[in-house]
Amino acid sequence: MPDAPRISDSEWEVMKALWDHEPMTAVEVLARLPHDQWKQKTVNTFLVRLETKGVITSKRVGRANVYRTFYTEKECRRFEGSQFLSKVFRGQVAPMMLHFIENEELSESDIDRLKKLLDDRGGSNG
Amino acid sequence: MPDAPRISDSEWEVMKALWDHEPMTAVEVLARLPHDQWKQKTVNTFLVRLETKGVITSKRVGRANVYRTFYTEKECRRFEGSQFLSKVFRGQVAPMMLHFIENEELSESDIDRLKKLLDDRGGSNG
DNA sequence: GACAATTGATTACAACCGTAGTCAATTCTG
DNA sequence: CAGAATTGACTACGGTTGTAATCAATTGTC
Repeated sequence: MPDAPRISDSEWEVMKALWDHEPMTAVEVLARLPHDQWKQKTVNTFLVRLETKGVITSKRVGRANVYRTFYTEKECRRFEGSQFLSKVFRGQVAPMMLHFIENEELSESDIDRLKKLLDDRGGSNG
Repeated sequence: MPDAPRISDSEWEVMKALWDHEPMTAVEVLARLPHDQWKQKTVNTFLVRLETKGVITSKRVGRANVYRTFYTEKECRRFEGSQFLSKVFRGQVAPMMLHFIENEELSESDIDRLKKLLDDRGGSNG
């Protein structure tokens, strides 16, 4: 997996819409975004920029461009995640995990799932 | 804790230096940053911007400005963390935790510590 | 006291970001 | 076919970010 380029906040919204339902035209992408917060032209601009960045590709079909992602959501999460980790938590995974455990809502079943995962990952306090 | 304003990548580096050793002058801040990557004037610019944003404060002492953070690292992490969570993982904590467990290095003792934390947090698979 | 060194204040400037508007070509519609 | 609707291409524009340089005031140094 090559490194994905930097994707801005708003670009991420567009990407998530695309990942959920590829491929799509610009009009279809808009339809899958919160309608009151996005204008068609704005969506268009972001699609163009994302293609310029090489994060998505397009193909002309009839009169419309049909867009498709080039990187998977997983790849982008990997990139963005490690950036976040080093920027905000100085690269220290455990303190970061601790932070989220303390600050975010985790259901009982979330907790159980995570514990199972950690078991598979090793450690002695199973 | 009021919401901290947006802090950019480079601004975060300056903030981390400051949190580690408050208060400091601009010259002292530079001394605590990777020397080959930062110029004095650049550090100065960021300090001014951070103060404008209200993230740090300054006080003239002699001929130099002495800077001090206004928000704690914890507060800023909270803010940045929830932004990241909603942007990259659509607000879903468990998948995000899973991602980091799968993608980042966790030592045996990290894993043990996290499991203990999850135990305190509830769940049945202790 | 004149000149050099220090250090903040102001200014610069290109790339990226959010948010569209305008222009122009294509395609329905009647 | 003429006008309307669709839709991409190009253009716009102020704010943020990264990266400093210049200007100017203050303070040591000889």
